[in-house]
Amino acid sequence: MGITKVESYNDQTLALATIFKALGHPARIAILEYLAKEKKCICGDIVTELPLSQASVSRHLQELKTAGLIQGTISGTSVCYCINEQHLPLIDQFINQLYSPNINSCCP
Amino acid sequence: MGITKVESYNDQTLALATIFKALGHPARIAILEYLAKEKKCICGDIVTELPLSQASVSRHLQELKTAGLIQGTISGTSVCYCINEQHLPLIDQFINQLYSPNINSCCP
DNA sequence: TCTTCATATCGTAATATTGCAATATAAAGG
DNA sequence: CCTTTATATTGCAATATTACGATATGAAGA
Repeated sequence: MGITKVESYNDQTLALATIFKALGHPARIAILEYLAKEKKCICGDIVTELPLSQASVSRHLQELKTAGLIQGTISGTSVCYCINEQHLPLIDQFINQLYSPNINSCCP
Repeated sequence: MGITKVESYNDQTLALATIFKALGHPARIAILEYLAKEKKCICGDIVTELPLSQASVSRHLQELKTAGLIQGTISGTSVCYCINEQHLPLIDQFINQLYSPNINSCCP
């Protein structure tokens, strides 16, 4: 259906899924990699870095912002974007919990 | 369109997006949380843990498997699932690269 | 062999996502 | 006020995802 039974999951699970969903597109990964690489706020030239139209890039930026992964600040005619680190520990914590010591008792 | 310009991105970016996309649904997060909580291979009772039909759970398990996040082994009548840690370092590395020391020079 | 149990796959309907062109908005400079 | 520049939003069309019922498969036991 493309519809998800959101009410059946707890808040933490939903929050993680929302963040990962926002990360689940190469254009958005590329945007974050670019922001990380530059190690500063990027005002403007994100569109030229990507093989997408300005409209599409704007949509991806909006999704990243909605997911809380980046923040944008208006700066004159342009907008400055940078990574929002706030939710990164949640991801770290989730991934680290997937490393289990006594796994593989039956899966080769 | 729902179609992605896959050929425009490098392999690492695409690999990350694929993994994150598989993580971008609460049912699949819940499955992984359950596998992690039990700290062992789960043979069978995953369906009863989730508010979804057996058919839907099977599909989600398949997606996690395709993304390389879990592995399944046939064990008599049932199938044993466990977490596949292989790609977790890639995620860790990506997330950690998002922490930047000298950010926020213009974003408050 | 027939039945049962566990899981996978298929078919379908509802909804979501992606991308672009066109358009809107909003600030800055003439 | 008009134009330019930068970004956002809207309105499609194409495609993808999600969910479920129905059905298939495949192993184990009666």
